[in-house]
Amino acid sequence: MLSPELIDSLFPEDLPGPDHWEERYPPRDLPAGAEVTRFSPSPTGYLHIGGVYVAIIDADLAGRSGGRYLLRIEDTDQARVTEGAVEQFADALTYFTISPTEDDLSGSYGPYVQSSRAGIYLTYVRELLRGDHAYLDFSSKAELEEITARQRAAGALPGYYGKWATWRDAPGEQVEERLAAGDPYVVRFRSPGLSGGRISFTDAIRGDLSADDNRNDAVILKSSDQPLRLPTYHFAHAVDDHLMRITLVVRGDEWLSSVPLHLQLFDALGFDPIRYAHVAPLMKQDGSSRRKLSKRKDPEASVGYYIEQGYPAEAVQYYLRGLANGRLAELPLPEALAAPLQLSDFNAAGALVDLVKLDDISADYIATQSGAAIAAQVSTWATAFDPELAGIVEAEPDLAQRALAIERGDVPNPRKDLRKWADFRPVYGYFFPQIFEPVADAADARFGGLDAALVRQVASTFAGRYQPPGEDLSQWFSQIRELATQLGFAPSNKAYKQNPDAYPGSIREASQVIRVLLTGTPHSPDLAQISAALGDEEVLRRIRAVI
RNA sequence: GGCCCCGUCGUCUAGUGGCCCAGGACGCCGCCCUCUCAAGGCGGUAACGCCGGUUCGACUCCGGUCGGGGCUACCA
Repeated sequence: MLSPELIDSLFPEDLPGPDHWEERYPPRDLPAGAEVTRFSPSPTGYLHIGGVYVAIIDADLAGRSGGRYLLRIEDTDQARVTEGAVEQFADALTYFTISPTEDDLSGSYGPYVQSSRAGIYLTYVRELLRGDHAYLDFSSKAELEEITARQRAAGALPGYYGKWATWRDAPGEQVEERLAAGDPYVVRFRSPGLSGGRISFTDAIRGDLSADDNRNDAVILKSSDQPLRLPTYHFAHAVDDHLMRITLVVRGDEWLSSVPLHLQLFDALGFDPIRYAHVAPLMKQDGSSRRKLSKRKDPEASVGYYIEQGYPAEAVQYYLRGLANGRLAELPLPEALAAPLQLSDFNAAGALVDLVKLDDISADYIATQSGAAIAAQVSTWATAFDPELAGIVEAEPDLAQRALAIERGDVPNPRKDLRKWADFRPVYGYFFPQIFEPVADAADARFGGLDAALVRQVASTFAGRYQPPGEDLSQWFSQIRELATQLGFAPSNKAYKQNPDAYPGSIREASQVIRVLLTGTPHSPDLAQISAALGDEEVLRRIRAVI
């Protein structure tokens, strides 16, 4: 064991003791049953959608119990920190309305960024050293690799433990010698779990679990050759979650196997253990197997994808909450968003994210909104992600409103043609002459293989005696019906089906020609309403393009 | 290799010994509605990983096995 003087010489002289921090961060004064949760992402890039998933859970559990939900940035791996990541986190959390209820500005348990808490960790590292719960390790990377190789050769389990842990019981003189030489070192936890026993603990989602006790002497403080002396995740977790007075740690189940280590750490530090809820990660189908959604391979793994595509936050929230608690997926959206998440209702298995399902949910949700509300949201979205469209819509706000008002609002079956704001351009863009590209080729595939000469004939006949939409829009369509009959189309779909060889198509095909000419797409709302919105001049310009 | 977690239709799931030859939702397929696109309505497709055991009876309990995932980093 190292002398107290030597241990103290390793730390700043004015480093406070644990009592100082205990007083600085007192137990919280909250009602009984209030949960204090934290969302703690690493700023290594765009936020993962799984992060939003966990944050939703954190926010819900804390909010409903009258507790606090805080955001803690885990940047102990300085090499991987990405510029601007923290700002993106904030934007993403704002978008999904899960901003923390406690942060550097509003909370008194900060700082909430780990790299700013270096001194706090040092206090507890020194404390562990003083109690002989930790020791200095001067092993080089090569030496570590060599140990692993020898373990493999001997058929021993890998790790830094027991007799393999070279520095665990190294004599004090040896340590002093290396220190004097200025050699870099890490601080390792002296694991008490060498006896090879089992350990039991309870997880709020999975119930009672057991595992082999930890016996690895995990690194708790990274190398002294780093400019900023920071702890590893394990140690920071114990210190921060204790000092921030967290009551429930919600995290991915990849941490499950670290629980024995964490429990030892809490014990050695003299902290009361904290409850855990390990949630299954969001998965992705990959060939015949499934794997965790990967930020590198899967665009939909990043929250940026949902924001750039313009999925309404409510739809994503609803989808994610349904994944967390299956019964919420059966509820209508407003009820589901208002219902509490229940830890006991979580499924222990990892769910596959299903973008098709999200699309369906989102389309349903958007369909409940008025044209004006949609226009406003499209506008906001476009300002950020499609500036050209934003400019066009801004120049003609009435047109956008009129386009989105068709078959929406107070109708029994509102249109469901928008799944996300990015759909506006392909689905409604044709309303704007700046975006619309007239269809000039009569043989265009969009006409469904109809004879080119016939396409031109439909167009010229229609243009030749065009009747503008009047008071009664339902009258407008009769000109297509007449034209269709005159040009030999079947009067109804039924008649066409009964005798397909007798006609070039039914009235349906005839209207499709007009539709494609008017909109450039095979799917659109009622043609009479579109014509009314477009104006006669524009209608005729588009029809004549193909003649 | 060792340890841990998980396993019902393609997907999300309901199901805690008889209500289940397994229910719902999304998808897919078909039909209907319709003067045109969507939408909508109706119907269909499709699963308890496998093998044993316990029991009058197992999706439900037990054991094994297979499969998937995770950890085994000075990454989180």
